[in-house]
Amino acid sequence: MNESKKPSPIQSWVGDGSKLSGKILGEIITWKIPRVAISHADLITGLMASHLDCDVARELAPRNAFARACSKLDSERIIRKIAEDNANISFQFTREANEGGKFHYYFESLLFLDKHSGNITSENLELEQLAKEEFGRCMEARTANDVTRLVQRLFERHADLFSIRDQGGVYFVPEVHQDFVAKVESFVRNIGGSLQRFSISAGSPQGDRAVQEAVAHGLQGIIDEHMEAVAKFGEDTRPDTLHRAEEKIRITKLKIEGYGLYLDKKRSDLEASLQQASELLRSRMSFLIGAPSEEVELALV
DNA sequence: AGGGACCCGAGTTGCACAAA
DNA sequence: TTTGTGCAACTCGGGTCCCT
Repeated sequence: MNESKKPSPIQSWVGDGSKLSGKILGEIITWKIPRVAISHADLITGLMASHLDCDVARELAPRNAFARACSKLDSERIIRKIAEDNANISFQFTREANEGGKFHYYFESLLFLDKHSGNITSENLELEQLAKEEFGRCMEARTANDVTRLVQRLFERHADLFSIRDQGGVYFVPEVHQDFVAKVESFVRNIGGSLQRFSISAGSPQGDRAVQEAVAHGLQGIIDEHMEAVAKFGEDTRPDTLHRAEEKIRITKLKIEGYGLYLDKKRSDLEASLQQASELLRSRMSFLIGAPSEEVELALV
């Protein structure tokens, strides 16, 4: 547990808050993912070519790929899970037919999925073959939905996205992440999509205010999440969870410092709010550990 | 032809649930 | 507990149909 001695990677994400290079505050970005399904292999290739973290594109678990396959197979039939253990899941396929204005249902077959290998078996060989083909396609294909989440995960792990629109889809990215945005742009273009970048210069009252509000709103959201999570801690909360909460508050503090120039007067509000979150965590830890609050060490705020 | 209403599909998000 | 995924809901844009 000597992590605290290591320099935190977050420092390099957010800078030291003392200056912005040039007069660029950051960029507004928005992306569009191609409609056609992209193979998992192509995603990995694209991530590697853009020097991005390949861990964000994991393989689908067989059960999830099978669920996707079922959605392709369920026209004219109903598919229901009937049993599950550690190794297998069994499904019943029931054919639905509209006969004379009424729906009739006919048992088709049982189908068994091995949760680890993805092997599919059924007494109905035709159905088994159909399910295997669709399952194989779903194991490999990634939808636009998958890729959007992947891009968001990349930013979550390596930079920051501040939503500037309640419905999402358009984000402000601080200037310090320009190089990372360029990598993501290269990745999105490699897989056939597009990523638009609009630089925001410092100095215009509207631009400065919009950036300040976006960053402050995003950071306040993170603090609110901390508060909500800490409030739920109970006697069954494990020590490592408490330490993770500590770490999250520390990272948020660094972000507030690092993005200080964007925040201006809102910085003190955020610091006060984070202080509250920190005190709440301290009191919860004190209660759960059974030690006086002042003895609960928090190198936070 | 132009405009409005409606429908449909794609993209995104929040929530719930299962696996690790 | 955290992380990843599916589902449902929502928004938006494009297409179609109907009315003026």
